[in-house]
Amino acid sequence: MSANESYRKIWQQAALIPAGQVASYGQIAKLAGLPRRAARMIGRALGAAPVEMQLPWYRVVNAQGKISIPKGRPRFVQQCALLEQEGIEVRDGQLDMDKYRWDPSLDELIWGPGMLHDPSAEAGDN
DNA sequence: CGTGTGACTGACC
DNA sequence: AGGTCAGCCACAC
Repeated sequence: MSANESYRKIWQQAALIPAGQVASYGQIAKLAGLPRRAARMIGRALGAAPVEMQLPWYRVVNAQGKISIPKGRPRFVQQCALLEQEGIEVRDGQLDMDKYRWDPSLDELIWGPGMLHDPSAEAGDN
């Protein structure tokens, strides 16, 4: 599998993360059908994503619920802001994974198989 | 073509 | 709660 192909799958999965929720790099790797070891590649893929794609890259944090971008970089501040904008409590670059972790299977349980759920519809009020 | 470097993870201490 | 370590792999030099 080419790296380019992997990127495409990664972007595809990352785009599915509902507003107000987050996923870990490993989680995206798994959803994209990639080995767990590919976790590191996720960050690279997200960074390489075209801006016009409007990918919710900021909804991806590491397995500990921490923002993996080093503090001090503009991206770090931006990620915090965007997450809080969706009602996620970010404290010192860290959030509660138990609370905000996206669970695709639970998602399906609630909305039903094949049911499309538009997160943006409820992202505004809080 | 060899080496170093991360937007990582799980395991251990 | 923190710190370390090995495994991984695309990419830049």
